Amino acid sequence: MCGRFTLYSSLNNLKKVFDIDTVTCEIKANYNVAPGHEVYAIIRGSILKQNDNRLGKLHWGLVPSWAKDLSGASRLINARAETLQEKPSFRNALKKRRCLIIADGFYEWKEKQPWYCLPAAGSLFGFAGLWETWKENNKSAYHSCTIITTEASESIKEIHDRMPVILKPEIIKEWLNPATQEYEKLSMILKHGHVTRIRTYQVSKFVDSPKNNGPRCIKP
DNA sequence: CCAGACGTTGTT
DNA sequence: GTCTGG
DNA sequence: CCAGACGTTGTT
DNA sequence: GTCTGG
Repeated sequence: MCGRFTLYSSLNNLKKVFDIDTVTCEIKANYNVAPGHEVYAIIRGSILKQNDNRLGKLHWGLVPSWAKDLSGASRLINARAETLQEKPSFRNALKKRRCLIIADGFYEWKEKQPWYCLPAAGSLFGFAGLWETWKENNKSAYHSCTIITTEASESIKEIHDRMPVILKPEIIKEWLNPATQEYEKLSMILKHGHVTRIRTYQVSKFVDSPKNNGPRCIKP
């Protein structure tokens, strides 16, 4: 799965790697992004009907629009690629509210020991994600997201049996395009358009507590 | 008809 | 919101 | 994902 | 043990 990750690259680096037209927030380095935290994601064609790639903040842990309150806000942090279409919490978002969640790397735990997973070829990760807006009368909207997961590739199978869907750079445009709505096409992107080569190394249990942060989290 | 659910993951 | 179960 | 909490009652 | 919070 993907229950903790990092984002510490500068905005300039993000712009070099991804196609970003508009930036709506400041980027703050985080070596221990936990559920409930704010994450940075690229969205195209939201309710604002903008036609550019917009980088903004979303809360990690998807809250469906029909949720009664925010009490379950950190529960839906992952969504299985294999069953997205059947799930009431994800189905509509798959069709209309896809996003790309930016990360430098992510953590996986094997027998209570944390490992850090990062791109084998340098650069950054773009996770396939879904987002949603939840609103209570008269209050401001709560924007949230979930990270789509798939079967682990050879590179990390020994550590864990699930991993986030890391989109190949050349397929990101199609994933973010609001016009892409056929399930067959989306399914193909998730199944065949993701990166499988990951580099891993063991890190200390410092990262275990969501209160801890800083470069020490990713120290081998 | 209304009520109630709606999600993923890991664990010995 | 939308589907399933009673 | 891991850490941390885990409760009731009456009172102005 | 199990749920909530980060």
